[in-house]
Amino acid sequence: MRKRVGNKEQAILDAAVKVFALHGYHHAKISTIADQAGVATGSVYLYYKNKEGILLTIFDRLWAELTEGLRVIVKRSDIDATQKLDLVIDKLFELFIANPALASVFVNEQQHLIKERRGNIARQYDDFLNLAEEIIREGVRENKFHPDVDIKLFRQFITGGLRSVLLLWSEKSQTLTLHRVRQNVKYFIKHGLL
Amino acid sequence: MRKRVGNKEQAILDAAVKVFALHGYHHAKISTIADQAGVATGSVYLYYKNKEGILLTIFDRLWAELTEGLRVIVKRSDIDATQKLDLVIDKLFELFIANPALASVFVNEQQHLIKERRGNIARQYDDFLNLAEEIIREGVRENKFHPDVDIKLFRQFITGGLRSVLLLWSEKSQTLTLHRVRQNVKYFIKHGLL
DNA sequence: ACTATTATTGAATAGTGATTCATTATTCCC
DNA sequence: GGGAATAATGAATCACTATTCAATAATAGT
Repeated sequence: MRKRVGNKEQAILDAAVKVFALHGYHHAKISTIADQAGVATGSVYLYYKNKEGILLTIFDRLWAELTEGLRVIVKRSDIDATQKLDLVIDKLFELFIANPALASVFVNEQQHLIKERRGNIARQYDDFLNLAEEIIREGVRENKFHPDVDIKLFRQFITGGLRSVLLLWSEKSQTLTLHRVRQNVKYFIKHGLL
Repeated sequence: MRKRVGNKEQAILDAAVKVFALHGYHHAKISTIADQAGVATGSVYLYYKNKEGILLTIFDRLWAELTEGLRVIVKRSDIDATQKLDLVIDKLFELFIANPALASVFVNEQQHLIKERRGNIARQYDDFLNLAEEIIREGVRENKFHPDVDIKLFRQFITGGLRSVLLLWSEKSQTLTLHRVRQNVKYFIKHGLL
């Protein structure tokens, strides 16, 4: 017998995030990912079905973590919808502090996965959006948020804006502190430009 | 001699927008685009250098139109920054009314073009953002907009949110009138959620 | 009607890189 | 130390499709 030494599965996943972020999914080569992970090209296929499988795993774990975090926040009864919204944003930003490359992959590479409903990405994405919707609905019910907003549109607008801002940050994290970004985003969402 | 009959260049461009929107740039085949345009595969190369050339042309024209429209709006002295912001949003939405597929391509396919600074997409994009920035700056100067916002962040947040909302609309234009989307977006940007 | 010129075609080619698999290496157990 | 048993390798294969180009078609001028 021979024991598997080190965590190659995780090493490959980490390498893939970096390489996908740098070159984009379609231009990323399996051989580059393997190099970066310190394994042979063929070894990648011992741990993942294929290239798309790697991307699916990245998003599976990401959404699982985000959705779980959001679920906990939504359940809380000690804070109101406004504070919940703040916490969601904190959660999102925290996840990307340690790993800016993940933000880039998150923003750029999931469109076609969702459109083609690969894996259960689409379901997890729906879950997340529905949970986010609950918070907004709660805020409207308690007269904390403006009642005329179209919830689905607002939800879409916020997530799109957040993704875009995260991307900017992931590319220029030297000059832009995440703290500053987060403060601004919270303000925009609540008060708008006026 | 032989005359070129019809506008094949435009036909190919229109076909490409549809096919890119449907399958995404990387999964779109030249042969499919040619079929859709009613020409032979090889003919595509009489009008465009290569596949990327088609995408570059799509974005060149799109950004040229958007930037030109924005330039005119920024120059106007008969309206204030708030009204200018409304007009920009109108402009953006109008452009996609006739062509929802274009919205999908616009949202999904330009990240790598900008990152790699292909063609002059990146320059035109910068121009557009800078013009948008001018409007916000003007609003702040005239005390119409809140003075503490980070202009670059806000600009990024708005454009990301807009893109995301446009994408939703382009996919569900049956159930979601553009008018409704536009009204909501204008409201969000100015007043936020509270 | 013929010829020159340019437009168009689409099957053949070529480049790329994902995936496979025969071979080799490592570890465990006796 | 030897032999299972499994892990890992990486060069060869395969699949896909962008691009090319020799052949053909269409038009204009004479």
